[in-house]
Order: sequence, then C-alpha cells, then structure tokens
Amino acid sequence: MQVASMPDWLDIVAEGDRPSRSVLILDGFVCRYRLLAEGRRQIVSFHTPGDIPDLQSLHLKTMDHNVGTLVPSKLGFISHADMHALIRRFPGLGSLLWRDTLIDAAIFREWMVGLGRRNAHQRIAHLMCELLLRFRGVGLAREYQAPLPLTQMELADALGLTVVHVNRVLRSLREDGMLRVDRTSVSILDWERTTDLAEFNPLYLHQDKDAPT
Amino acid sequence: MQVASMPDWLDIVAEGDRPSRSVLILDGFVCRYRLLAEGRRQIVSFHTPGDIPDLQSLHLKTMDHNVGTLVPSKLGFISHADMHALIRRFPGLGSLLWRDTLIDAAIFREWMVGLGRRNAHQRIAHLMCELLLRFRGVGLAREYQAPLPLTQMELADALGLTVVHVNRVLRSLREDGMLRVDRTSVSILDWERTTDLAEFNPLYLHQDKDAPT
DNA sequence: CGCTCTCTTGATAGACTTCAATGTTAGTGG
DNA sequence: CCACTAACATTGAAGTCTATCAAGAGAGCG
Repeated sequence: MQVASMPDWLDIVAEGDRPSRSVLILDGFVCRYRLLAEGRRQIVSFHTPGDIPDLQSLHLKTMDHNVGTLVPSKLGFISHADMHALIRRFPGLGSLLWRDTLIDAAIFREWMVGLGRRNAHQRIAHLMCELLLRFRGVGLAREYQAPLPLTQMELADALGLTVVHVNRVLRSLREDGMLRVDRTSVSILDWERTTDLAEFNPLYLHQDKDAPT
Repeated sequence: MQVASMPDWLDIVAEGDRPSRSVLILDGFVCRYRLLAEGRRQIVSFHTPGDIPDLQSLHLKTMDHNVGTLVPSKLGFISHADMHALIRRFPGLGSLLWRDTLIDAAIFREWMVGLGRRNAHQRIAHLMCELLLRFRGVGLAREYQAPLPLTQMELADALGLTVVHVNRVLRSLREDGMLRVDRTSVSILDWERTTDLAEFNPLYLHQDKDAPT
C-alpha cells in the first residue's frame, strides 16, 4: 500500500476515470460529489478515517462521480489486483467490504429521505446527528461535540440548499439552543430536541455491528 | 426457491424486520420506501423483474426501510443460508451480487443529485429517462415507451414533490411535447430535449456491463 | 496592507406547497 | 345496464419556504 498526503481541495478520483486502485482514508475528511450545469454541485457523502470511499471502483470500472479531500488528508492506495487477491484468500474480508458498501447505500437512502421530505431545519439537524455518531464510532468525537471542518457552502451542497439559507438556519438553531456549528466543529447542545426535530433514528447507520441473527 | 403471487400494495418486508430470506422479482414492479411523521413518505427506489430489492438483508440483519409491491407481482424467495452456500461455492456469483448492490447505490446517488439540485421539471424528465433505459435493459420497453404503473402520488413520493405539483409539471411537459405520462406508461416524445433538460447521463446505470479494464 | 474567501444580513422573487373543490375513471352490486 | 362508490386526476387561489441578488464585515495570508 502506498501512502500519500493530500492538501485540502484535491480531487482524488474524477467522474469518467477508470481507477486501478482504491483509496483508504488514514487521516482527514473526504467527500464524494457530482457537478451539474451552472456550477451546481451535490455532495453525496462524507467519509472519515477508516473508510474506503471509492470501494465501488473494484466492481464498477468507470467512476460516475468525483472523490475529493475537504481538509489536508493522509491516504493509502491499494491496487484492485491486491484487493482481489486478498478477498480470494480471505472470503470473510469480501463480506466485510460488501457490508461496508451496503451501509454506504443505507446512508444514501437516509440522505434521500432528507432531501426529499425534510425541511432545511430538519436536514441540518439530521446531518449533525449523523456526523456526531459516525465520528464517535471512529473515536474522534466527544459526547456531544464532533469535528466538522466544513464551510457553509460545503454544507449547503450536501444539504441541497443555498449558502445563504444554511447560514440563516444555523443561526436559528443556535438561537434556539439546539446546536452550534463553527468552522471546525459542531456541538449538539440539546440532543433530545435535535433528534426529535430531525426525526433521527440511528438504525440506518448499522453501528451495532448487527449482532448476527 | 419458493414462489408467491402478491397483490398490489403489499409490504414484502418492513422497517425493523430481520429477514432470513431475500426476494427475487419474477414479474411486477416493486419499490422501497421510508415513512416519516404526518404521512410523509419517500420512495427511494423502483425495482423491475430480475432485481433482488432486499439483497442488503444478506449482510445487514435489520431492515432500515420497507419494500412493497406497486402492482400485482410474482416473487421468488431465497433463504440467506442457501445464498451464502451458493456464494461460497461460486465466488463469481458473490461478485455479481455485490456489483448489483453497487449499481443500486449509484442510482441512489443520482436520485440524491436530483432531489438536491434539480427542479421539478428536471426531476421528472430525469426519472422518465432512467426508467425507460432500465425497462429497455430487461426487454420490457419499446424504443421510447415504457410501462409505468404508477399513480401521480407515487411519482410525487419518489420525486420529493406533492401530487398537485407533479400533475402540473406533467401537463407542462406534455404541452411542451417532451413526454407523456398516463396511468400505465410513459412515452418520451423528444428524447434529445428531454435528456438535455434533465442533464441525463446514463453512465450511472452501468448498463454497458462495464467491459473490464 | 491589500487580496480573497467565508460569513452575515436585508430585500425581493419564485418555486413549490397547502387548502379546497370539481372532474374523471374503474370497479361493484342491484 | 346503470347507479353508486372510491380512488385518482385536475385546476384555482393563497401562502410559505427557499432562492436570488446585493452588499458589508471578518479572518487568514502573502
């Protein structure tokens, strides 16, 4: 495995690429996104250390979206050939990775529910709850505070909103005493009211390791 | 494999279930969806014959969404135990199914882009293009006409809109000569203008079987 | 110090929703 | 064959959420 340090704002893989290796995040924060006409962008996922954000390229040769860093990050690269060999040798690893892509998909679905059926307040609250639990899962968050190295524009592009509106809603949530977001972190001040507002149910994160039947 | 015929409007699997088998669609039309408070619903995917809509239950024990039929359908049930045995015996089958879940996820991402960044006209046009190509892929569509056994309310719940607005936009697209939707099918009258409007790029469907590198 | 990027706020506009009512279609039973 | 019903489709009017346009304030950086 090769290791490389990336600056913020660098594309790791772009739409149309046919990668021969996958990326393991060792440190940092990465997102996947698609671009449309007139500069519109939709961020479709965030990824934390331990994730393999472009695992799909192992079975789908052509990338249908972009993967980029959001902060300076340390990345490991594993060739698809090596991964296939490892999976052949340890079939359990294959199942684990497959399971990972399924959790990815579960998060996509939950974001779809938000984009389609939650208003701006709920979407923001929901995303913050999700990120808090995910960062906790990798030991990077305190009880109710998680790193959040995102600009409001990046939040907007993940939430399907404009920067202006994100800014206003963040202020309103802050003034309500629910949660507080700054350039580096998020604090959830009232977990119960926040999860209520967001209709947040963490089941979709499948963090319990899903004790086998 | 057991086979069963289902009426329209029946839930096959519900949120919270821990299924011990997966469903193969032999005939019909199936969707996955989540429910929120006050009767809000988001449909997150549609599935055509040949799909295994709850394949994820093979590796994620607890369902985080519902699966239901949209028309009278014929379904096959395969126990997870049998599937695991088959995959152990034919590792290539595992890769194929994994690949299927990755295409699923790619479609989720594209829907997210629509829900987040496309307006109602574009969303409808995009969904119709997608369904046409997918139905063609399983030999169920003619050149520019595909079955579409959906009410406007079901469309609305998939598109993150209200029935009223879907109705108005459908009329506008019809009057524009782009496409025509009725209770049973969709006809795309002007493919070029429709794909242009929707910014539709079929790459995400990975229908080319992704000729290996 | 000037530049750029981000955050913030106000005013205005537009897309989509909500509420309400009517028209249409298909199925059921007498 | 026709009344009757329920689900679905359609249309209008009014309201709300979010976008757009515009401008100023802070913060980081060479």
